[in-house]
Amino acid sequence: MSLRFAIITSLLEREATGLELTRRFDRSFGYFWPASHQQIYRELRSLLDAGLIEEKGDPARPGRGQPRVVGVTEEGVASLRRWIGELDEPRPERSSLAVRIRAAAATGELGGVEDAVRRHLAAHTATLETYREIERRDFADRLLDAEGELHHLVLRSGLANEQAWIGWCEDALELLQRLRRSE
Amino acid sequence: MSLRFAIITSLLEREATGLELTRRFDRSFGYFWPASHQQIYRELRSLLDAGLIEEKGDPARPGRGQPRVVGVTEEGVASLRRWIGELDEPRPERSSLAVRIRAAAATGELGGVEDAVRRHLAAHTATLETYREIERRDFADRLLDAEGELHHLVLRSGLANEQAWIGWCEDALELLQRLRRSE
DNA sequence: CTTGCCATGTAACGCGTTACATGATTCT
DNA sequence: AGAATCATGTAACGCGTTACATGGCAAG
Repeated sequence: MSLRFAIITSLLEREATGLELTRRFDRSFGYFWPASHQQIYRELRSLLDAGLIEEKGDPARPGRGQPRVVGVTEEGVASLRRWIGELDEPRPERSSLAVRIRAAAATGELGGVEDAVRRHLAAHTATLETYREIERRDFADRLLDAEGELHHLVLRSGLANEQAWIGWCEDALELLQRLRRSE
Repeated sequence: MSLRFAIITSLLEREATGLELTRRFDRSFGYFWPASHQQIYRELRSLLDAGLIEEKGDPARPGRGQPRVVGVTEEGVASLRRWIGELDEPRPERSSLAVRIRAAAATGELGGVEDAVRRHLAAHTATLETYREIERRDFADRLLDAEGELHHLVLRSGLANEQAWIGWCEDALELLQRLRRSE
């Protein structure tokens, strides 16, 4: 359900075409809920059918290849407000690295895993740097309004997560190297 | 793909029936790659068809309701060894709490979010406690072999993750309360 | 006029989730 | 005999991913 409401929220911040939305889900919004253009168009269709969003601008621009701007309806805003307070459980964690490490432990095939860990470490390091740049640019110690504070809070979630992964990857590399040397 | 190899790994550690596997994916193995019995039976069928696992024990026990023990074939072990060294990217993070907070920021509807954060905080706290118990029980400072060290490493991944979430949830609650009071 | 980009879509598949179905065995 | 538990499955749906299709428009 979250994609649905992520799209409504993004459209509430500013109405957009499918492609503009796709770009938002490739950067800012995508940092905590990524989505491809295929997912977005599929969901826009469903949101239109449900009457939670509507087409804005010239309706005499039908068909393929033409940009279609959509915005949130009153009912869309109402459904978003209702959803905000709903309770759910954290999504279960899944780590392919952890599976690889258990597999390596079971087979004794330790060699290949190090590269996999290094790849993840590099990816997390790059993401962390991206987040830090955003923090410097948008949240560097000046006074923020409530909305700014909340956006900063969301960014800090990403920062904390990447830092945790980086720390663990370094830990993992250290152990793997130690085990490799003492074979 | 990871579920496939998680199952092979688990069966390599010890052969099992579908239900026994299901229980493993509800505890130990499930802490880093959860799976339901429906997923497991579906995947077992596919692994049997691919010849990566095979039925052990009395083959004159067909049909429904009867336990069927399976084990890994040589080809299964070979495919696992191949997979271990493959490179992939970290799975993209998705946080429904982050979506809710952005939605709250966009609508001004701050009230409901606090409960959602508290629920996640409680869940992460409970999971962390589970992991700590396992650490005390299985990894309390005695000498471990390579396999034990690797299992401990995987557990520490879960520990780090839960701790990161807990820290962020507390941070979030503090901010939400501050914003609520200064309205 | 063709190449490239903007823009909107379709189709098929993989994997996770929810709900339900079927049969064997054991306990009361 | 009925209930509980062990055990194996089916069916349908939701959402993410991959691959491909269609069309408009601008630059060279």
